[in-house]
Amino acid sequence: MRVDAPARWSSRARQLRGHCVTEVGTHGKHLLVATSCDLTVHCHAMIYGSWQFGAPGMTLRKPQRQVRLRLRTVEREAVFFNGPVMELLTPEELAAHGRLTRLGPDVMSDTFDGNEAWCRLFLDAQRETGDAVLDQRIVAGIGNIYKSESLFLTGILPTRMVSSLGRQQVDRLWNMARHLMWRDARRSGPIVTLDDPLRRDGDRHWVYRRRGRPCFRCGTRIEMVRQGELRRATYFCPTCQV
DNA sequence: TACATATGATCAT
DNA sequence: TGATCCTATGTAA
Repeated sequence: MRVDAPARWSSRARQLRGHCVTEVGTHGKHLLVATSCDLTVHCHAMIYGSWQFGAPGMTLRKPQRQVRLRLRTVEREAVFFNGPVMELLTPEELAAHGRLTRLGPDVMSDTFDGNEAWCRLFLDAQRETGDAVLDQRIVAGIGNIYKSESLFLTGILPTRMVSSLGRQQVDRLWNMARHLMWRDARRSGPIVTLDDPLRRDGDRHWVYRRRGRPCFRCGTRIEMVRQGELRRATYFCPTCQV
């Protein structure tokens, strides 16, 4: 494996040279690439980061100065652009990592633990559901788009208190998020949550960023509310969601 | 051309 | 609560 990385953290990056990727895994929005030299590459794309995959030496779709990491083998190349989190961790650092260790169960994992998610959710039941769904310490992986879309498709009003939810309802919510995310993971490009966007005049979402426009199911105008400390926008249909 | 907003999260105040 | 990281996109002017 060949590694190209900025000179400012070349000390550890140099250790990777000539080693192999042994395992690639994710936990929520975090990507972890384990290598044969015991250093693990940890990436988080936040809003700006993106990946490009292809043959070695492929034409990059962004300027060289935006490259954060470049992993290359004889057959394939993976390039990470602009992600603000890009670090090389020792096993000790990985085990004690502040963000990673606090994450809830990964909603996309085959071994997703609904019991643990339920317990974490009800640690603070006096909280709006839309806010809680985005908390990565409860369940890891759900972002702002999937939050609004999953709540709409399960008919849950985002302003409802967590305490008013039942176990089956919560399980349906996680399952819906998982379904949307896995379906979308098989395609490239922007996030799409509508079944057939071509039939909706190019719309990609049921409610996300559709404030003031008619609900596809009942025609009621979509509304928006800001939730949580970060005032993140949640979109919903006041008729279809109760 | 300028501006607002954003698939996220941390840090300073 | 707001600034910040930083780029892309959509809309207004």
